[in-house]
Amino acid sequence: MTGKRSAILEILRDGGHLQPDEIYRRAKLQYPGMVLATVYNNLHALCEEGLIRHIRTARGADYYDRTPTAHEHAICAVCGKMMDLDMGDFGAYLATHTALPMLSYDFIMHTVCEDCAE
Amino acid sequence: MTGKRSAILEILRDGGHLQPDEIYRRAKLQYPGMVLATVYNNLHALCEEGLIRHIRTARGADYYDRTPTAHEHAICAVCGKMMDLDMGDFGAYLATHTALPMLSYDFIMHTVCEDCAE
DNA sequence: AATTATTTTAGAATAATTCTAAATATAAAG
DNA sequence: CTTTATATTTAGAATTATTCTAAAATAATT
Repeated sequence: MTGKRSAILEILRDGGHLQPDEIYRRAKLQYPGMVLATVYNNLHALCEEGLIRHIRTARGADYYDRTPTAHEHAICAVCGKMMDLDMGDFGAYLATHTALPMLSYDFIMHTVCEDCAE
Repeated sequence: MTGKRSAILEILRDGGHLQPDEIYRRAKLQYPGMVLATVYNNLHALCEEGLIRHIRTARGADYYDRTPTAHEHAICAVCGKMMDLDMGDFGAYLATHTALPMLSYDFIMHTVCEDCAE
């Protein structure tokens, strides 16, 4: 865990759900020599260590999530902000409704966030 | 609805869940002059008309789905094949577990398909 | 301190998709 | 039918997001 890697992890823990370019922008404030490839390298490494999670959505760049355990997401169709959802015991519901083995799942609800709802 | 557009629609109806390059490959058998941009143009047009649906997954190129109405998907982590899932009254479950307005949702379960399970 | 392994950098490369402008085809109006 | 307007198709360049490569820098180990 190098200084840059933990800085990237901290940025994500602070931001919740961020895209690589935003993480890069923030990381450069601390490390002006930071490069986008380093952000990607470390996001990959952190995913492999199970500390963060990688999410692809219906549009634009990927998101990274500070919370690696299974949960659901909502994304604002207006501003692109991603939020966590708590959908109860979703895993249990799923288990009773599928026959195929479930390795993992991605659930993303498209919504309009409170800020954009005005 | 031009000849090329309906050919692309037919290819997708035949294939179920296909990626643009595979649609392109099949379309060229009928229309040797077919070009990838035309495939994309028509997939976009067909989406706007509500005849098909666009799905992005955790890896690789996008999929297009012959069925535009809300339903769930499974994708094989080995071969990439996409399948429809019937998860019961999923919409009703969702409605009781979220507060934010639901415009639409994407549910993709990662699995190993029967062919790859051996 | 020397060796080994890992990380970082710069920049090129890749993959998927979109854009642009000209050419073509289709549909609508006279 | 012919002209005019509209939409589609093409070829290729451009864009976006991401990954790869090889060298340089940094960190860890002996």
